[in-house]
Amino acid sequence: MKIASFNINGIKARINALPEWLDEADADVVLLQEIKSVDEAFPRELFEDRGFAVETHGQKGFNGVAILSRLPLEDVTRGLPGDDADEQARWIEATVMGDRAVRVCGLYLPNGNPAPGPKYDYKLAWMERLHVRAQELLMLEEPFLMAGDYNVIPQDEDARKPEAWREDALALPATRAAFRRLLNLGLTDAFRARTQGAGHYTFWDYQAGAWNRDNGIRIDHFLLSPQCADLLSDCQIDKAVRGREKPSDHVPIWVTLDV
DNA sequence: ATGTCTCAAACATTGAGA
Repeated sequence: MKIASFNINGIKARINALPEWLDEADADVVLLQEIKSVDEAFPRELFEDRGFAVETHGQKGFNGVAILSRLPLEDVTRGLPGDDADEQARWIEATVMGDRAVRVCGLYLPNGNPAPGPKYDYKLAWMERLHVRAQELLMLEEPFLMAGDYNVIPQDEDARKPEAWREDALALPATRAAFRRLLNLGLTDAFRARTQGAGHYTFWDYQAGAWNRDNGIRIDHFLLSPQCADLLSDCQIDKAVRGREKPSDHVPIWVTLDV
């Protein structure tokens, strides 16, 4: 089973680039972030025509997540539990019914800049809610994964220029500590389970020639439960997608599971 | 400090968010 995650930075702007990647990626499940669309405006036929079930959790203008799946989906839920007043569309869950059921969570974690400030407070509170949700799912002792745009640079080796991110919400010590707390629950960073060392990124800013200078950061992650990590076969970043026509500022990352 | 892109407002340009 191949499961991919892709922050597309607007479904309307990626109406050509997304299907082009989708047709060659041959993924069974795709988690999308920043669809920047309400549910009614999402071009679901584009994906249904390719054999995908489509589940969206959108909002007007910003954020928004979705799941595309060639396998049946069950028990779809929208919104990260823990704050009924939170109206931002950043979380969607579903169970993928393959030979073995896998719970998949698609997430778009808050950016948090400028830090300090209310946006950073919201980010840290959201990460605390994520921790609680991970604990709940771990108690089931079944395969699950949480994947998407974490807006977290876990370590200095995950940035081309770590010094430039020292004061940024994506790399502040409290951000990294909150991410480590998730790992310390027993979750596996799928990319780091397969590949070590510097120079592996999933995001390059549109500004200042970041792509041409390979000035990137690794902020899109797959975290796997122990039962899911047992099934991990591969994890790769589709870096070349960033160099194409009208790209997103993120590229897809994917795992294959032996199931 | 910022050379870009996307979206919504309202129909050109600006502000917000990233």
